[in-house]
Amino acid sequence: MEKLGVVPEEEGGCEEELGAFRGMEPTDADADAEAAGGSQAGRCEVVPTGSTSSRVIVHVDLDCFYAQVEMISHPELKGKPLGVQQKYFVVTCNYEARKLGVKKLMSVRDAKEKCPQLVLVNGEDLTRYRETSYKVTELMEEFSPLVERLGFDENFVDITELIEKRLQQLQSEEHSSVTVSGHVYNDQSINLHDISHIRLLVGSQIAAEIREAIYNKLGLTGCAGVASNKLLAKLVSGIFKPNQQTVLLPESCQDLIHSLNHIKEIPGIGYKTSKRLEALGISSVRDLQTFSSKILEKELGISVAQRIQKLSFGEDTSPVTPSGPPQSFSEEDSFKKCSSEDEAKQKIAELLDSLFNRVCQDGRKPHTVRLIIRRYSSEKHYSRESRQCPVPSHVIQKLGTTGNYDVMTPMVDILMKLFRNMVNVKMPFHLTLLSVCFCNLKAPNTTKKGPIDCYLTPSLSTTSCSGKRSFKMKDTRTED
DNA sequence: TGGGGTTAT
DNA sequence: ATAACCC
Repeated sequence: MEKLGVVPEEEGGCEEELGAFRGMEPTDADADAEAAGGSQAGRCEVVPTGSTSSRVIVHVDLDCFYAQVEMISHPELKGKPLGVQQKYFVVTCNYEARKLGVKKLMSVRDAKEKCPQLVLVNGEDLTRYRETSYKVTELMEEFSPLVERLGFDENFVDITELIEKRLQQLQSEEHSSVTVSGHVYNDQSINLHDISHIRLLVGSQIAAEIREAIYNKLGLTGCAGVASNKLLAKLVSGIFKPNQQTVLLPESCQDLIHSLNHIKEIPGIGYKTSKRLEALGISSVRDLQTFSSKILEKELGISVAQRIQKLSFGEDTSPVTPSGPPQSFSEEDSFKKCSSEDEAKQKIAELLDSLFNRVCQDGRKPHTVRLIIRRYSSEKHYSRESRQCPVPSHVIQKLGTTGNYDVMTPMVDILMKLFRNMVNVKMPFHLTLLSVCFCNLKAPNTTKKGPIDCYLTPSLSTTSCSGKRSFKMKDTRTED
């Protein structure tokens, strides 16, 4: 039945369908499914591919990523305790430093106190981290196009189809010779007669191949977790920590989720939600599992309530959504104090300059620009304000064609208007952060005009900027 | 806490 | 435009 791709009504075959249409090649299973259900009678739906509703997901988490990138750039630092500094904080550090008591996001003061020999490098410019990060994602995309980024150092990949292909090459007697790569969570014993175990073991081998490729081609080490959904893959990847991998077999799922000491450790339950849950007397995973669904829905809204309660059981039907090229580019700078318009203008110009270079290399054109500020406030945790507006079309067209010089002034002017819209410059102010974001990115030269368009735009594209443009451009025109 | 990102409302 | 989430 699984091979036929017939989905019973009970479990969500829905997002399997999404995954199937997300651009995979047809397989033999598709042909079988069509043959079996082609005339589509009855209440069963025929799914084109990925027929079993059980997926295999790998989560890859690079070890102290920024520190690794720095050690590759500066090999003389290898073996020394190394921290990466942004402003007054050590945002990450290598394992040498961790052994000596340095923790992530520790203040430089505390870190130096704990570990006077600590070497610090400045990591405020993310360029090399970002570039390396995308190389990792692109490498993983060679295994399957279904790769989703999470920050700069984590990726999910759905390898369900790859596993099906490999299993089809094996005779069923050969299943008993499949072995695991890396650790098995809980040291659970493997049942070679259980097809779900076999699939996860093949998944562990693919995870090892992915980690090997990342190491051989980029020199980076990391952890991997293999499981039946993103939540579990992510949780299990952290079990054995530097440079190791772990597979979760279904029988140990509840052990894994109950190994968490607090609901805040469930990815998807953040600071705010955990505080609200705590106010309801919910602090452990089991508290959340057994709490009244109705009350939870009334408290948090049906969407959040249902999602996080499923998470508490280790259930996560969210698909691995291919990230593709970024949706936005931003640059920010934080500081103790900015209290004059000229000071702000200067900082905004610096942020813009970096952004122009990035946007230019990408090749797409931002149609929206946003200015974000953070005001000084003694206690009032986190609050940013923003204003956005369209990028004028004459600026869009100049972007990436020459140096940034003639786009700089008009963009600074626009951003200063946004600035004055948020900040009353006739009154004293105190800002601690400025950020500029380009978003609403579109493929270039897609206006809604017809063939006449090329006469209207003197597209003198003697680009001084050679980006890679490896993503696919939108095929035809879109509205503005 | 830094310098980024995403999606939902 | 903001709020929540992720790293």
